[in-house]
Amino acid sequence: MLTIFARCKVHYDGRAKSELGSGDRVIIVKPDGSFLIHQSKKREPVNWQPPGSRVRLELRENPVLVSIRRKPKETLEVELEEVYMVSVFRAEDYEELTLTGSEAEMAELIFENPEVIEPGFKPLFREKTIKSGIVDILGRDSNGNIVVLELKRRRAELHAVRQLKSYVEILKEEYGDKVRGILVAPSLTSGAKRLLEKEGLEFRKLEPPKKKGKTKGKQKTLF
Amino acid sequence: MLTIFARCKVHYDGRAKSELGSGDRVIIVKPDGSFLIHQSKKREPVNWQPPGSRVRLELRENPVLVSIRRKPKETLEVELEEVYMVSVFRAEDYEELTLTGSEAEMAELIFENPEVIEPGFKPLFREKTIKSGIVDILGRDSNGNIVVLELKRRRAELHAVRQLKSYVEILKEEYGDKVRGILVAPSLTSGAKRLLEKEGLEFRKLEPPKKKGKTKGKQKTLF
DNA sequence: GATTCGATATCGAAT
DNA sequence: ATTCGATGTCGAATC
Repeated sequence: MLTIFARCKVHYDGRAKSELGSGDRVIIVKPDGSFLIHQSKKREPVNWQPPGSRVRLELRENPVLVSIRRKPKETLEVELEEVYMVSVFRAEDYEELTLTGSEAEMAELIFENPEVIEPGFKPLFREKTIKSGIVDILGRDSNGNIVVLELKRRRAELHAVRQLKSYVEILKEEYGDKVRGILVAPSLTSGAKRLLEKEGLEFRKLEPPKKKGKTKGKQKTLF
Repeated sequence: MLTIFARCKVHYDGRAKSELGSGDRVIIVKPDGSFLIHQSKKREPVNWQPPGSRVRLELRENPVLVSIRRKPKETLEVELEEVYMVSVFRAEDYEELTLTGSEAEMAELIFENPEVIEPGFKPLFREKTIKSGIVDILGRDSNGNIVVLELKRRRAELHAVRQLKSYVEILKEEYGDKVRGILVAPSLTSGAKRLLEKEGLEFRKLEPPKKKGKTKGKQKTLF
C-alpha cells in the first residue's frame, strides 16, 4: 500500500465528473488498484477509484497520479503540488472479517425456528426468484396460504414495504388471494407502518441475532 | 489526521458485531472522529467509525485504540500488536468538491427544457411529498394528465420501477386514471423493462448532463 | 431526531 | 457480463 500526504488538486471524469481545488489530503493506493483520497472530514473519500483500476505517475509541470478504470471508463487525476510524505507499506494480512447480526442470520434463525414468525409457519425457499425480483423467504402458513417474508436487519423503511408489496402482487397473479406478506424487522418507520397497513400487509418484530462464536466470512481452514 | 501502520486485531460491537484476526492494516483517525481501518484490498474500510465518534488510547497488555459512538452505541477496539509507523498530518484544506452529472442536474434540465420529456410537458413540483414517499418531479401533460417522473442518473433497475409504480398508485387513488408514470434514465435493465411494461408505465431515455463550469457543492465565497 | 432517498454508491451472489 | 438486493451502508435535505 502506497500512502502519500500531499497538497493536491483532483480531477475526475467517468460516471460523473468532479473537480477539487488545492488542499492537503491523504492519498492511498492499494495493490488491487483501489485508490482513495481523504480530506480531514467524513468517513467517505472525497474522490476514489474502485479495485481493478490501473495507476501511473506522469511527470508534467507537477507530478500527476493518473488512475484509469475501463468499463466504465473513468479517469482520476491527482495533481501533486507539494508532497509532504510518501510511504510504502508491505501489509501482510491473511485474515477476513467475521460478522454477525446480518439479514442472512435472521433468515437462518427463521429456518431453524419458524415459530418466531408464527405457529405452524413452514419456510420453503430462500432468495427465491419470481417474475420480477427475489423474495427473501417464501413459505406456507397453517391455513395453506403462501407467505412472503421480507427481512430487514434494521428499522424498516418505505423501501422495504414497496419490495414486499411488489412480491405479494406478483404472487397473487399466480396464486390468487391466498398470499400473505409479512415484513420482518426490529421496527418500522411511521411511513412504512402507514403503507403496510393500507396494503393489508403484516409485521413481525424480530431482531437480527448476534451469535457468540463468529459467523459469516469464510472461516480460515486449519491447513 | 493520524495515520498508523500496524499489525492489529479489531473488535466491533454495535449495530452488528465483528471480529478481525491479526494482520497488517492502515489506520486513519480524522479530527472529526471518523475512524478507518483499511486492508490491502477493496475501496471500503474493513472496519470504521463515522464522524462524531470519540477515540482514546488504552494501555492494556497491548495498546488499544478505542473509538466510541453514542446513538447508536457502537464500540470499535483496535488492539495494536506491532506498530510500524505513526504519523500526524496537519492537513489544511478549504476546498469542497464540485460535481456534475447528478440526478439533481437531470431535474434542473427537465425544468429548463421540459420538451426533453415530451412536447407540452409542464413540470410543476420537485421532490413533492405525497401520502407515502417523495416524487422526483410532478407535472402535467398536454392532455391534462398528471405525470409522475422518477429520475435515475444511471441504468434504472427494478427498484426504480417499484418506486414509480408506488407513486402512481397513490396518486391514482386521489386523481383517478389520469395519472401517468414515466421512468427517466439513460437505460433500463431487462427486469425493469418487463415490470415497467406490465404496469403500463413509460420510459424516456435521458443522460445526466455534465456541465462545463463546475456545478454542485457549495461554491467558495470570496470572503 | 425521524424519515426519505441519492450515490461516481460498493460488494457479493446468482444467472 | 448483467441483474438484483444488502450494507454496521453514508450523507444530505426535509419535516
